[in-house]
Amino acid sequence: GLSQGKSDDPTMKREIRLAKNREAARECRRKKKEYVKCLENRVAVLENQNKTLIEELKTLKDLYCVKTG
Amino acid sequence: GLSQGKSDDPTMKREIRLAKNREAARECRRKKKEYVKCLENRVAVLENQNKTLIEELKTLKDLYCVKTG
Amino acid sequence: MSATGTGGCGPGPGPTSGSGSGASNPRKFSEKIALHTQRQAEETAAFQEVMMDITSTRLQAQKLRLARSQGPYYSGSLPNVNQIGRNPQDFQVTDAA
Amino acid sequence: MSATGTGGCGPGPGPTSGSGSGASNPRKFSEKIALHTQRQAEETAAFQEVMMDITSTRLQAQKLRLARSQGPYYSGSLPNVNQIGRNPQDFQVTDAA
DNA sequence: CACGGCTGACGTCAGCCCGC
DNA sequence: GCGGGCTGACGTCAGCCGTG
Repeated sequence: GLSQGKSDDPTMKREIRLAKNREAARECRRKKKEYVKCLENRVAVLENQNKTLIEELKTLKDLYCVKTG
Repeated sequence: GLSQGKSDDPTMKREIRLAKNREAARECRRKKKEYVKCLENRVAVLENQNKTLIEELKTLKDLYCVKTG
Repeated sequence: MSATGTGGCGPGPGPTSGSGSGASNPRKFSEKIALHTQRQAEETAAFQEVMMDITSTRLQAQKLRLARSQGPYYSGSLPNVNQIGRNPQDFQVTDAA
Repeated sequence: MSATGTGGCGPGPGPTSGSGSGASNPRKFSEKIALHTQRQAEETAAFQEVMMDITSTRLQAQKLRLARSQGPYYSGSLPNVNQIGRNPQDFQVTDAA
């Protein structure tokens, strides 16, 4: 057909724009979900490191307290 | 009006259900946004604590190294 | 405050009592927020406690070093050498009994 | 790997070069993920480094204590008391020069 | 089992910001 | 200045799961 061979049709332009925005929205939601999972994983890692550091600091503090006392 | 005085009208029931789901969706989005902010704030706090703990561990380790060496 | 009411803590595990992934990974955002807030409070408390302990130890050690440097005074739980031999009784052996 | 390509690090601040809230708080999720991944890698490296240092110090101290307990051998940078007086030269004063 | 509260996922609109 | 990529917010549908 020659009537809408190009994208000059305003309806066609709108549909194309909507289709692009649809796909963009899917990717955006996917990235947002991945970001939230990244945050949760980061919190878990930081939690473990924090716990280990506190225990190590307690041990070293007791050792230092023995040296001085 | 006696025609739709009760909620027997299926159209009315649908609209009521949609209205409830609308408000629920708003509250859900608000809670989700708050949750993400909570995660980001938690990451920041854990970051500062870990940094402080690491520096303190370095200092205490140097002190303990001086005592032994 | 809004989830299951953390203030009361009346009944035990409310929903389903599931031990699987319902406790550490709730579905409701309110419970997630409450859980993270609780953990953050606990970890902050432990962190501040350790830092306070370190500060206290530091001050104690510094005070001890300052006391040792200012004067040759031996003060400790060990038998004080300055007080040995002052009294003649310390030289008398108890083998006479 | 997908955002601005952390592997290359070619040009400096790309977008707008804004020093405000564009660097530590990007709009794109890809940049947020990349930023958090980078920070996590740095902090994990620092954490492991400190833990390695602590382990090394522990092992060194334990080896030192074990060496001191097994034999009455004094080994240090201070003047060794066991080697003082062995040679007669140590008793001769150098005032004759 | 049926019902309802929350949430995941979708498509759409409006808006920001960056590159042209 | 303007078009286009991303994202924030909305309403809607489908589905899970706790509650009666």
